[in-house]
Amino acid sequence: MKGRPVLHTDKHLIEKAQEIFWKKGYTATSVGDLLQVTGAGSGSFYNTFKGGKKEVFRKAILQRRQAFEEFKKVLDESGSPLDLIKNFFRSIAQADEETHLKGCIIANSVVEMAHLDNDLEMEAVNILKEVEQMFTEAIRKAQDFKSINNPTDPEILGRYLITFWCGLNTLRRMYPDRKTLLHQIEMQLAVIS
Amino acid sequence: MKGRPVLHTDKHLIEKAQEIFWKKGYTATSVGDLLQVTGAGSGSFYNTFKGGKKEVFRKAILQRRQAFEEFKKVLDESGSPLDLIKNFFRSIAQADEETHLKGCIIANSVVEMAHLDNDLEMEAVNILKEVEQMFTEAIRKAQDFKSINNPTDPEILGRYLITFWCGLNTLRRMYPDRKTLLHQIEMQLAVIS
DNA sequence: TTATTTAGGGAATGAGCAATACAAAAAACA
DNA sequence: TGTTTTTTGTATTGCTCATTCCCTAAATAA
Repeated sequence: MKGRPVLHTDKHLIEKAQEIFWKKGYTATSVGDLLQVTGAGSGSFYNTFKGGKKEVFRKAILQRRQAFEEFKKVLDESGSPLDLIKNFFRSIAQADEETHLKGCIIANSVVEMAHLDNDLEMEAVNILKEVEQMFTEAIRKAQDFKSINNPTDPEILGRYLITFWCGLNTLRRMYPDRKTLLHQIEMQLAVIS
Repeated sequence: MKGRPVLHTDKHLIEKAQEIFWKKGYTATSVGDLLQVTGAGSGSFYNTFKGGKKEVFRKAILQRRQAFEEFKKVLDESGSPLDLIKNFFRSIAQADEETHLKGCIIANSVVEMAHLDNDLEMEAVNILKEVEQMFTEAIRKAQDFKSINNPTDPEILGRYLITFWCGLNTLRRMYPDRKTLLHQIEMQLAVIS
């Protein structure tokens, strides 16, 4: 193949972009920030992403969706997916303060994009709905295997869990404290057992 | 008193500012937006608010805090404050789509300010903690009067409610739909009865 | 009436922004 | 070696932003 070889790959750019978008959000992240953190010049940047900042953001959250898909695969092969989900929630309590402040990039995006960009909001909302569906399936399975006693419709409980996830996204900023969070997580998980 | 009389009062400016901050968030709202919506020129604006955009935002969310304080007063005079709180949650389901998209300006601010402005984040977090405390007190009262059976520590249940409030802030954007929301709200409220 | 004081409106400023233009660099090909 | 193709880095564009400056308007006090 002819031409100067690519120095900054899409994947590398998106990964670095994701980090800073996660930390600062969409609006507060400037293209200058992206160039600085990736080391690319604006030539390479716009050559790689014709859609500019918005395209990178979309790809950054789609990469996060990919990470979720892989978690889901592990779940599908597990005998008790709900236990993995519960442990995932518990693991949130162990994060450091910086991570608590960052929160969930998807949940953050739903809030930020509400009146900024309808397309990107839908993108984020759909990812949350996929996560919700994963919760719902895991709960249905647990009910079938009688490993939980709560007889409530799994759709309601799945929606309960995604609501908790989004609420936790703010709670961990209010109380970036291991003990408080773990206590609260256990209480909320106890509802579906 | 000497001098030209005030045309644009603080209160009027803050009220109008609150509306647009609520809709668009801090970063996405420009001072130009504020001038346009208030009808004031930049001269009056900076004459009234030496601290510029940031000062207006602080005052806008403090005005929201005031509205909350008044709700709390009604609660304090009520025999069953928890019922009022529950009905407040239920009333959220009745809002129109535009209102769902706006969500709670305080919860939104906690997310936006996390890596943007520490002072303003603390301001918002503190308001959420006050709301949480109101929840806690109402639950304690309900337990004392034996109007609910759940024996869990009221602090945990108060924190459960504020977590739900923040989660609902995103859920209503995912499902800006009366039936879905009401269903979910009832399920979550049933936990503390 | 005139001086004084305060607010208002809008132009001007300077910084930062997203995006483009363009020429040099680095590879493949003939 | 010289041509073609693609990426890269930088300079530049045109725009928007928050804020300041300054002159005018509108009131009171002397």
